[in-house]
Amino acid sequence: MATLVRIAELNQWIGQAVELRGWVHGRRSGGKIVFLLVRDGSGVVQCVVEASNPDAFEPATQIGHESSVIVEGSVRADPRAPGGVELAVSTLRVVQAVDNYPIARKAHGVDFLMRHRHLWIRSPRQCAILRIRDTVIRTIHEFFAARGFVRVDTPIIVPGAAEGTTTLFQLDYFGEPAFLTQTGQLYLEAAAMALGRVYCFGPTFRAEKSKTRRHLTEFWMLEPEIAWTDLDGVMDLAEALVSELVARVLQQHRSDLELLGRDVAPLEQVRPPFPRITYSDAVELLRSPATHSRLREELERHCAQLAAHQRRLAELEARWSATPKGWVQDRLAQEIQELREEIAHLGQELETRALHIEAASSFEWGQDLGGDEETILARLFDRPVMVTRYPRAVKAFYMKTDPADPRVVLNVDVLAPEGYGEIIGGSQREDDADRLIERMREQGLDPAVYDWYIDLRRYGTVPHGGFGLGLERFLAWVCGLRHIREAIPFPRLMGRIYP
RNA sequence: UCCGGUGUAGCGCAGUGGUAGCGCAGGUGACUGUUAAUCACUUGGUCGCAGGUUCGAAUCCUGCCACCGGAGCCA
Repeated sequence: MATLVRIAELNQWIGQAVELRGWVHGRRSGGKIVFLLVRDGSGVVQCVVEASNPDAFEPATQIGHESSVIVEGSVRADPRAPGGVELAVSTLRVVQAVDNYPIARKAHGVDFLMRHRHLWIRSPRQCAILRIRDTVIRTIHEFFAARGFVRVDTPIIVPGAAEGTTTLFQLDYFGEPAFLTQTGQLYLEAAAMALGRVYCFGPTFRAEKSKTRRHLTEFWMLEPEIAWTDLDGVMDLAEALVSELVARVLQQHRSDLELLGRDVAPLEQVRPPFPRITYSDAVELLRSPATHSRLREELERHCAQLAAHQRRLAELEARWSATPKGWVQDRLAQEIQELREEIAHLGQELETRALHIEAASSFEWGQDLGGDEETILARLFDRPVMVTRYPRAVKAFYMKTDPADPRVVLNVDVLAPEGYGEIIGGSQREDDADRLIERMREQGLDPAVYDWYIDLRRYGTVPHGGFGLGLERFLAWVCGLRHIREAIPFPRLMGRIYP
């Protein structure tokens, strides 16, 4: 009786008989020999079935992708096998033979893949992302446990909004209006006054009608909240967390990152200290001639890149005409199309880039930083940049006004490099009841609704603060994903709730 | 909500007014070391839907629907 082994551990079993349970990921045949690629969730291995073993050979020539199988055989090292190890099959038991598995190892469109997300997650790339996601989540819990934080689960059904109700999903709660939470923060502040250092980590919901590569309607957010701290304390924590998460992914997922095609060089730069600038610094940067010459240099680099793309396009088109029909030519056609899109995109960007430089130079203090401004700022640094002290008017009511400059609040946004945008938003909280109420009125909110929250400032108020980290945005950055939808097993997007 | 794009076989695409095509997948056969194997043969279509223009529409026009990307908003 062979031992049941997972494929990831197969190289420890060379020369021995083992049993694998998994799914057929690919099949190639050559007359009197069949190569089955079998995956079991831990890895993929080539299983060799020879015609001299007809009981195994007959079914092996028939079964399709994703058939479930139990194989026994002996493990051997072979340089011809992908991964260097293969299984010489002695018995093959087909648990279910599959015909016409919808997802092949080839190009598919976004819509098709999203409608088959329940099957798409079996693909190597999706598995790699989900493994990294698991490591990030696990590391988050370890990070906070090691620092004496208590995990507190905040409610998902809430009576009102933290920042206005327009972007919330509404429910009928026994005849009363209720909403799906968009943040656990207010409840977390209550918990911080009980336990000192707390965090929550769960799904949050936004009904924003955003159809972009950065938005989900349901996403997971990590929110720590600390009593007896100030803005610097919040920033130190955010910096330590991001650095540790990136380091852990680099340490444990080299092969996954490689599979994803992620350039790890920018990630290796992610070590403390992160640059810390104020919003006013950021405005100066946006307006400064030095930044503009940098942006113009970048513009020239983009022009050069565009020219290079066009040369490559010509070369690909020439190769396409010279290639016989078949999947190789098909793949070329696909590359050509992607390149054309890239060229169109670059061309469009070049047109608007000059405008952006103009817009940046005329950026007025008091405006909120938009996506373009954030991208420009993030490009000026080689690691995440922390931008603090935004104008009070563009930020939430619970953020503490800076005693040194009442025009601004003690907040921080952490911008990821490489154009991935804001991954963390946090602040020191307003800890004075009267000023909090004043801020609510300023923003047209009814203090009576938040009476319990104001209580926290009436009974032993202390300086405190915290932040929120969007898990999927963080993963999109670390994994180098084009779209956030790949960072969560079953994405919820505007107009998409199946499967 | 606004702007732009796409909709042709199960999947990826070509087809700009005159007989509906290619590749992959599926099926049949050949091949004892394949790496998305290869080769031969082969099944498969209400050209998103509804109107209109025309002798004739996948192709032109109008409306609608679906999806994608971006803006606003945000993590």
